[in-house]
Amino acid sequence: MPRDGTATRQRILDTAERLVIENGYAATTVDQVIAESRTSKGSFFHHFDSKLDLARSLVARYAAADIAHLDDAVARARAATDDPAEQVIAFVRVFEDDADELMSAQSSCLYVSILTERQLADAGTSKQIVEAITAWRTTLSTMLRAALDQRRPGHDIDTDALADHVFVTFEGAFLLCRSTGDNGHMRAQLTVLRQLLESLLA
Amino acid sequence: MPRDGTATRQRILDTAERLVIENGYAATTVDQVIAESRTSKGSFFHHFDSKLDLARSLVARYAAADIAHLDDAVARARAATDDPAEQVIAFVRVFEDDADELMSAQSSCLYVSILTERQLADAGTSKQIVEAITAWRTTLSTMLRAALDQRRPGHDIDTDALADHVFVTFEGAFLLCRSTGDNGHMRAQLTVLRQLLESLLA
DNA sequence: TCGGTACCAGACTAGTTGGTCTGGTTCCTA
DNA sequence: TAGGAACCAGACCAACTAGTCTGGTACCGA
Repeated sequence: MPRDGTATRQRILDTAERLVIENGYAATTVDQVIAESRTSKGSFFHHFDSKLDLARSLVARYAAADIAHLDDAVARARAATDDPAEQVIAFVRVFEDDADELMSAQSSCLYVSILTERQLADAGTSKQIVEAITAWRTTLSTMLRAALDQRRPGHDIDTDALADHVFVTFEGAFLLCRSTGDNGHMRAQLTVLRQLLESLLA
Repeated sequence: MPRDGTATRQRILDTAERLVIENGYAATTVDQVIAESRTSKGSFFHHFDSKLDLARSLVARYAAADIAHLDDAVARARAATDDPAEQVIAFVRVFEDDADELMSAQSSCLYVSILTERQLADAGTSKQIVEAITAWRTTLSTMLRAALDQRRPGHDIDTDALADHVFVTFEGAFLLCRSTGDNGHMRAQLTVLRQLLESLLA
């Protein structure tokens, strides 16, 4: 029997993330996480002080991956073209192309589950979510401002809000997929978002 | 002591709706609903067979109000102008103008809470949510098709997906408001949505 | 006036939940 | 090779949860 603490911890986090996204945080029991990650109560509470501590670790890991995903997409968009407006479109295309495999990997976003349970939002977990949202806003707002200044000088658009709209589209699309179980909505929504941005930056 | 069953039932529903939107379904206990609606266990289980039955009643009422809200906005948009494209913009403006009071009445959407808890989504509650989403899609898709055929003949836009994008913007904006507690995001997102549609239907 | 029905109150219960505790195993270091 | 630290197993517990049951009150038709 090997003793590898970090492996067990990761297994717990993976299982918990899946269950929380699937059923929500309150509906996910510690016993369930233990059973499905093939470990024990002693092990669980060795790695996490409480269920709330698990939630915080979960969000921290998820938000870090989310920001990494963002940075990667921005890098790819910048590598594709030097034109600011085309970079914006390329950015959306990165996610549009990956939409199907994204949805097969996770049927929804952890943020949704965490934010709907106020007990968590008040308990320090929301801070990291806000940081991730801010990262998206800051990065995209800059890109959008450059693109709009070039294509639509003198526009009256709030680039922060437009940047948020990308994030909003993701979260809303996750919900839409969830309602019918049809994951195809994610790609369709990203396509629509791109077409809207194309008409704005034409 | 007056005996008015329907009044008590409504009070329970009002309280439960507030609590579920605020804390989520699983995190909302029957005892809590009873306490805050100033009634008793006997009364609660007289009006509702189970907690799940409450959830179903809650969604039914909410979805009906949602569709009524939609129909009202469409009627107002049609009264404002005969031009299809201008109707679309007027429709969004109805919600844009009412955004602040909408957010003060409810800090989030019941759909989000219900959809994140899979136990409910599988238990017949999602059917009514899907019906409401379909109503939005059908109504708006028709409006959008007329507008696009006029302003952008030969376009390649999926009007169903574009119609869904309006719904998606609402749900995503609710989430965004929730993350920071800043309800101003709702109006900002609706403004951005309108500006994007204006550029598309210019 | 009487009996049935809708409505309501609150004690009670069986099952579940997060969390604790004791004991044991592996590994690292001195 | 001894002993401490990290890791893990699972019995156990106190608190809580949805739902039941018994008893009682207002109303309505006969």
